[in-house]
Amino acid sequence: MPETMKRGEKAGNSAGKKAAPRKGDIPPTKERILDAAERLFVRYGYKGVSMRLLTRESKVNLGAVHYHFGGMESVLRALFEKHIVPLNQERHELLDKCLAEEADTYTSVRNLIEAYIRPSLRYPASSKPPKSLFARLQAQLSVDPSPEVRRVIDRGYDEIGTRFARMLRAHCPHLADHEFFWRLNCLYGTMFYTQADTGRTQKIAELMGVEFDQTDRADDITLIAGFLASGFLAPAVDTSTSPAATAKSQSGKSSSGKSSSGNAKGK
Amino acid sequence: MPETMKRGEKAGNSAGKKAAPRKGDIPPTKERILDAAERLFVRYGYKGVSMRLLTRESKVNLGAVHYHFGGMESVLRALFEKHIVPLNQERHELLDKCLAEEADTYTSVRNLIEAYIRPSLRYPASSKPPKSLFARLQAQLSVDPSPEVRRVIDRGYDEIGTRFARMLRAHCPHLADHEFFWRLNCLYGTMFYTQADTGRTQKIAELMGVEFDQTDRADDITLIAGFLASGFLAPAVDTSTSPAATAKSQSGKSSSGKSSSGNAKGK
DNA sequence: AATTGTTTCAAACGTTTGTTGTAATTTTTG
DNA sequence: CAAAAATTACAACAAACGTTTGAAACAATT
Repeated sequence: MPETMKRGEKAGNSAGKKAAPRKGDIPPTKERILDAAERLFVRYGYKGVSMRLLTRESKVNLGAVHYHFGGMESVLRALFEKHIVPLNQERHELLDKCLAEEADTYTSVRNLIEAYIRPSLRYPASSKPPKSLFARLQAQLSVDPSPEVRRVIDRGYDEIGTRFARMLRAHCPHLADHEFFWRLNCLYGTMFYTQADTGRTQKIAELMGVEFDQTDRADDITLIAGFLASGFLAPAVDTSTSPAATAKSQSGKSSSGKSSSGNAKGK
Repeated sequence: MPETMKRGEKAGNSAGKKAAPRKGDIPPTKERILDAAERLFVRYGYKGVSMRLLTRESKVNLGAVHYHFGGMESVLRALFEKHIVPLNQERHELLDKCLAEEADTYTSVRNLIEAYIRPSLRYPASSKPPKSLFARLQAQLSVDPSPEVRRVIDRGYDEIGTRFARMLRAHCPHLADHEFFWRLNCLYGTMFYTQADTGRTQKIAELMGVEFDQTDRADDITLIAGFLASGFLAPAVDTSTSPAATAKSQSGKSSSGKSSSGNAKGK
């Protein structure tokens, strides 16, 4: 099933002459769809939103979605890229800053992690006027198994994710590859789950009779980054591989460490 | 709006005389539905599975689902509880063991965390014969926003989650409530994301030219638990609240300087 | 003013969905 | 073995679904 673009192609702003202006200056139609999609995706899940519900909520005609996009999947992709591009740009800038300044190892790692997770975590979805519903949507998509969603995720995160991982790897020479990537996996989970903002932790806190306010993230991101930094800098648990070795824990061919370099080598 | 049980009620095995035996000894019908549901939910997501797809896959009649359950939501609930009950029982037993044995703080915390996360993480969904598809399903549900799913999650995790949080809290007197629960939130994220088994981390490793095998979890759980334990035992980042205080960090003044801690310094 | 290209609208198409009623079948009970 | 209960099979329904079409409404250019 190769993706058919059908007539959505012509709205793909490929070589369009000029953008579509509106009569008044109040409602641009195409973005009305994306705004409604963002709200509905977060509320009902990507698969839980039908085109009819979407057009009803965004107050556009049923055919408009097919005209401007071409299908539900394209709506998702457009919405995702609309947010992920500036988000990743901010990540890059923050990572650049980390390259500039010098500090002790812990602070460096913490700042590095903070640079990566802050853009997505800055505005919690549970705030009173939900500032970034997209963060929650992203968290849902991050565990979605369907290939179309995975492709969207991959395309949005491969580049920035690799750069971040490389920079972080340089600060973790005490870890074998296997353990480093497991810890990186933990970092991803922490970030996405925090974005998801499910309220589970808050529920647990309530059951324990403790008040726990998650709505103000400004300083809390530092706490999370600190937690993760301590985890990364902790001594290796895995003792079956020498710290400098690149092989995984399973016994095997790697009789001698092939590279003692602290950071990951390119292919 | 109120959940209607309709005729599914009579199959609710409330005070059933005896289970329904089958002619031969090969296929029990009711479980065939649950088995297929498990496979399909994981593959297409909960919302992505229609009754007709479910009945087609499980090779039962279309009406059978309504007869034995009463709707899709009840299928999900039945499937969830079928797995979560023995899983949580194992968690309880492992936590009991932690109460018995004595060790240094780090080892205690790591064992505690390991006891909580191991049951769900033991069998990765990406193994060759997928041992526990349920783990992946659980991860998807953990970020699902719909109220019906949240109710299922809450009911399955409130009790064990509270017990675990209490036990872990006792080992973290150096943390204020606010910071403790943030770190607990990180733990949840790590657990669920690892369960989700999205392959993202593996993808990043590939892009960096490193082989990363996630399929053998037997020892790797200890690595994850070690990571998390180090995070929990790390000194508090938030210095605006005294370690023993229960107030959250909201108080405005930072006059005393949040940089007092030796390793944690603000930007 | 006429023309052109883009956007919006209303209506309809054919499918698929969840659900239900009823008959056929099997299993258990008396 | 017959009656009763439980389960399965089949057909049908209204509602909702994605998609398509053609005409009307619009902005800008000629």
